[in-house]
This record gives sequence, structure tokens and C-alpha cells, in this order.
Amino acid sequence: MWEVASSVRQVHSRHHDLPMGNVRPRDSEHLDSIATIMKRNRGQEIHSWEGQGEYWYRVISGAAKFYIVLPGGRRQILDLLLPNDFLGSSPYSPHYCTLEVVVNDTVVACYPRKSVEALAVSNPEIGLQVQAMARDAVSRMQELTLILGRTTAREKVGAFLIKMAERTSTLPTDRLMLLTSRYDIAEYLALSVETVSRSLTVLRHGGLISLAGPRRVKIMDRHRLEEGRHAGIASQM
Amino acid sequence: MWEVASSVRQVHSRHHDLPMGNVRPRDSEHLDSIATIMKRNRGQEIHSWEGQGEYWYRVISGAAKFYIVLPGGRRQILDLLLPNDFLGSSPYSPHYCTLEVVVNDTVVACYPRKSVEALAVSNPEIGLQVQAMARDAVSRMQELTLILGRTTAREKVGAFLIKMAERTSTLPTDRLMLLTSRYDIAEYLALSVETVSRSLTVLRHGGLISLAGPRRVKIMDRHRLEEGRHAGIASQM
DNA sequence: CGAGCCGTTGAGTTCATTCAAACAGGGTGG
DNA sequence: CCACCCTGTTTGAATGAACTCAACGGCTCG
Repeated sequence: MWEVASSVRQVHSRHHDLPMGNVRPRDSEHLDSIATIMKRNRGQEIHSWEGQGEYWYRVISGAAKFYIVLPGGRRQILDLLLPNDFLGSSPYSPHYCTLEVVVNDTVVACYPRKSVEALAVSNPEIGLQVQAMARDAVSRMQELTLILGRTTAREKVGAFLIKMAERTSTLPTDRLMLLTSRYDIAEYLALSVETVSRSLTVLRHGGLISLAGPRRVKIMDRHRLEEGRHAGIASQM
Repeated sequence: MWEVASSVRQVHSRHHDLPMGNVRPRDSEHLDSIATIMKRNRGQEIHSWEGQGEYWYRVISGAAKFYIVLPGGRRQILDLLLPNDFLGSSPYSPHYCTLEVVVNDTVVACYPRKSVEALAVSNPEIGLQVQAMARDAVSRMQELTLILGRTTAREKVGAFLIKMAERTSTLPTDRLMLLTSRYDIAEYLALSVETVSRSLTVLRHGGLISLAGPRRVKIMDRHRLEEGRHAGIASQM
């Protein structure tokens, strides 16, 4: 009934024109040949970003967060990577960024950027794949901007839930398993943990969602959830 | 002394490994050969996004905003494009997006996506250029996320000013000409216009910036401006 | 069993928003 | 030339929302 975190969205690739799996085996071999595959558990870093812009990463299974630590000690998650999501490291990392695994047994492939580029030059198909990956990354960032641009915390959390439901399931479903803790959600949405928790409580009391345990969410009223504008949600508690 | 908006940052290309100007003339000709050049004035749309993901855009001079209109009528600017910035349209535009010019006499090049891809296949160098552009776009989005992730309005506005100063000048400078109205800044930072105006006033009274007219900004105390955390700024008025 | 992490709830404060009004500048038409 | 309008910008007052600080319960793991 409830999907297990580590098995979520293994085969799904949403808007690639040339998804990894549909390409000729020979090309896939080429990309794989330069990859380093790592398996990590929750809390472990994939790479600590000293060699700026040297690697590209692709989550095979599980999930990872790409975050930055601000001078004040606050953390902002810039991207949440699910299976088949790519992270092209920024050409210049303005501050210290980290890629960290959020669920156990997460598998990540690492590609040296120079090798990818060399491969893209010799094999244009791979170049198109890389383009598609990059467009995906832009798309994810735009969607995050859209979520962060919401005015109220409830809207942010609601949009986050809908987006995660889309991303973690191939079929349109109203159930989702949260892959991250409240703290990670807070750092992703630029809210405090308490506000995230309170928002979920409000959405639950309003009948927009239901919770089975802290991480199992069922979307009850998708429309009101995405329109946000507290359409009749009791403001108190 | 003060730079004119339309002449800002015409020749600058920050972190391309293969900037448009450094490549062999033959390749540039190829990219230009599929481009449609348009000149527009403030408020005019470049393209209304019906043909989803069909075009890529590059601002040659001037500036443009890429925004989305939310169901509630609110607008969120997803990207602010300065000269040499690319906008690869999202593979799927989740809602209605618009690319609109914000300063007069803005020149934009439009490239059909299919043609770009065909060109990238036949000429790998172009493929690398496209990759670099896409990485730039991701980088801009991450920086916007970083700004939107700030907690207070003053921090957002401060970070915005510093970022724009970086982007609109080749040399490190403390002066900048705002290319956008307060309304656009508000829609970019997900704040209300009044809050943007108030934040600027607070920063001015705190001695962090000085204003010569609504659009001419001089950064007086860069350090306090980027650290944000209202380090001694009078909270009142 | 205690320690630590995660999640929730409460109380008080701070901050951004909304609604409202006023002002400046650029343009047009009388 | 001046009156007028329109857009853009600023400021005020009051409301509402999120944050901080604090405490507590549940759970896992050593």
C-alpha cells in the first residue's frame, strides 16, 4: 500500500527527451564507463565540493540533498535529488555546498565533468542527454522558486507535498512517503521546523491531508491544497 | 559616472568556459544562422509560450524578465535575464510563463530548440556551449533560491542588490543602476512593493547603501549588507 | 535505562502584509 | 503653459503571520 522510500521512482524519468533508459545500450555504456558508483547511508556526504565544478552526480536510488551553509550557520537546501535526477555542480560554488544522502542505501553515480564533456564531443547523443539533464535541473530549480515564492507557510508546505507526490510516483497518486525529516523540509522551504510542523497540523485539521505517522501523507483535497489561499482553512491551530 | 542601463554589461560573460565570443567564427555563424533577432521596448513580450519548449532565448542587450502568473493573480519572476544570459524554456511549462522586456531597446536572439539540438549534434563545440549556458541558468536559479531563502526582507533586498551589482558590472563596483521597477523587484523577491521600498529606506538610513534617485544605488557597506542579520540596523523606519 | 534525535505544541515577540494616502515625474490635451 | 492623468515610489496604521524560546512526548540505539 504505502511505497517504501528506497523503491520509489526507480524507473520513472519524467521529461527527458532522451531518458537514460531509452538510449542505445552502447551510449549508456559510455556514460557508465566514466562513472563512479557509491552507496551511502543517511547523513553521509557524497563529495565535499573542494574540486569546484569537477563532478556531476546522478542519484540512482534513494535520495540526496544539495545544500549550502550560510555564514550565519543557517542551511538552505538548494536541490532535492530523487532517482534519475542530475546535479551539475555550479561552475563556481559561491559558498560551501554539500551533497548529502537523506535515506539509507542511496546509490549515486559520479561523473567527472571533463570526461562527460569529452564524451559529449565524441558522441553527440550523449551531449543531448546532458542537455536534457541540465534542462531538468533548471526545471526543478524553477519549481522550487515557485514554491519559495508562495506567501504563506501553508501554501509552501502544500505545494511541496504536491510536488513530492508528483516526483515520487509514476502514476498520479494521492499518497506519498516523505523522504526527509521535518528539519530537511524546513531547510528546503526556508521555514522554521516549528512552522512546518504547525502547517502540517493545520492542513490535517482542515481535511486537506491526512497523516499516518510522521512521514506517510495522503492528499485528501488536492485542489484546495494547491490553490493555497487558505480557502476555508481554520487559521487557528 | 552612472552607467546607462542599456549599455550595462554588454561584453561581459562571466563563467562560460566557452563564451560566445571566444569560439571560432565559423561556429558562431552557425548559431547565429538559426537565430531570430528581435528588438523590443519595455513591457513588450518576446514570446507567449504557446509552443512549449520550442525556443531558447538569449538577451543581447538590455534586460528581460521571465515570469509566471499564478492562479491567484500574483506574479513570480523566475529569472531576470541580462546580456549574454540564456533562457532554455522548460520542457514542460507547468503554467503560463511569459518573457517580457524590462528596459527599452532590448535585443533578444531566439533559437528554435530543434535547430539548436541539430546543430549540437553536428557540431560538438556548440553542444558544449549549450551545456555551459544551461549550467549558467542553473547557477542563476540557485542564487535566486539562496536569496529567496533569506529570512528577512532586508536580507533579501541586500542580497539582491549585491547580486545585481555583480551581474551588471565587469569590474567589482559599488555602484549599480537598477534595471527594474520596485514592482519587478517585489515580484522577483516574493515581497510586497511596500516592503521592498521600506527595506531600501531602512538600508539607506542604516548607512548600508545610498540612493541617488530611485534607481541609482551605491553600496556603502558591502559586508553588513551581505551578512544581513540586521547587524546594528535600526529596526524602526 | 539514559542519551539523543525527531516531532509537536504553547506563549510572546517581531516582522511582513494589507489598506490607505500622499508625493514626484512624464506625458498628453486643452 | 498649465491642468490632468498615470505610473512609480514612499510612508503610515493596523492586522495577521512566522519566528524564537521553551517544554514535552515518542522513538531508536547504545
